[in-house]
Amino acid sequence: MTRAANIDLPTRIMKEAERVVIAEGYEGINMRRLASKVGVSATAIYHYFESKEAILRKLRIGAAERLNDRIRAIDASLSPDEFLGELGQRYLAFARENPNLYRLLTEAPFDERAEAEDHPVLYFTYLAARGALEKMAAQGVPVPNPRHGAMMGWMMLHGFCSLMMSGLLPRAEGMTREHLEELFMRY
Amino acid sequence: MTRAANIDLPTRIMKEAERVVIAEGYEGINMRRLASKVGVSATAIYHYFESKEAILRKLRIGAAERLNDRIRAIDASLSPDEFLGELGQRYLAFARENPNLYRLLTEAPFDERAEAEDHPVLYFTYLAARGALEKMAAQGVPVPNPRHGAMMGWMMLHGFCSLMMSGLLPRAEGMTREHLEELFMRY
DNA sequence: CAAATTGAGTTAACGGTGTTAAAGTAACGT
DNA sequence: ACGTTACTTTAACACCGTTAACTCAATTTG
Repeated sequence: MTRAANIDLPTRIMKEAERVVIAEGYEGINMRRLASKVGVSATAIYHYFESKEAILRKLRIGAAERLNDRIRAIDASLSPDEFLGELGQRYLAFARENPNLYRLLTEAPFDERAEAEDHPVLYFTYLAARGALEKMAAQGVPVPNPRHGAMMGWMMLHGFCSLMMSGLLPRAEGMTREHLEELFMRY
Repeated sequence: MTRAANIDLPTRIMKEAERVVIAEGYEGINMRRLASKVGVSATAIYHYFESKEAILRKLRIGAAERLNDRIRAIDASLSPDEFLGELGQRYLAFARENPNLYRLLTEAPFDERAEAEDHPVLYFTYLAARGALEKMAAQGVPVPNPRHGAMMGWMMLHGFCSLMMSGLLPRAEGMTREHLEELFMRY
């Protein structure tokens, strides 16, 4: 065999892995299945990726980038107040639209290496919120503590997403709107 | 073999399983290891438990009971305001002291059966918070919406715990106090 | 009291997992 | 033409959850 132009095997592997994660969650990826789907034997993958973890890690970074891009795309001319509203809405929208990517981002097994690489990526939301709150404080709006406010906002957002994802939040529909209002009107 | 007094094998299995979960997390439990630790062959476990999932399920229910007991033990004569403070503090304390039990409660793999059994158990915190907020509303304190308030409180608590557990919350020390104040002073 | 039944445990095995070692093969530079 | 190199394969290891078939002691039953 070894036709010729398998030049993009790693890309095809990542594409397929992403497809599976999005469709079934990160638990669904499996070296042999991944390989056969891509038309190659399982061990071939190890020429391009150190391990299954490495693939998940790369996928996770990609997912985080996707979320961060959405946040970065928020209109810069918005008031900090409006910015925070947009931020929350986009964060929730991402989690709702890509639950399995969000789960990958927050639940998937970590190794030590992952921590160092991934922290800043998910941390981005926090930093954006904190920036907006600091801007508000500078404008004279009474914000008790931008750092804590941003952390709490993030905690709420993530708490909501996480509980929703685990199915621990039976009927939280209709919450989103009011919750968002109350959430950010206080900071 | 079949000595004689292996009468409490299921108890010994659960005890060991709990020990492992507390020490290493639910990922650490494994039928063969569990069995050998208890001095029995792996298949013997299946005489008492349907599956590994069933063991985790039972463990999860026990952990939830433990958390709920702590919450139930809150002094009933406290004002709703103080009650909420205690509630938050106990919830966080439980998660901090037993991170692996908290993870078992919120992360561990669910099957359909688990959902029906476990929902109400973790839901308890929410219900307690909601009760307190309703009492406050009845006393004339302006509480916008007890249901949403309680949900947000729970979301924040869980968001904090979950982010902390995933290691996504690098330095949140010192947060707890102020966070708690701000968290409940607003409801 | 002997025979049948039951309960609690065993060993062997199946099908699946991530991963490694050794081998093979096609393409390329010399 | 040849050896090097990049890529891919087959075989295998060490696990995993789970099932089937069996053993053996204790208990019930006629």
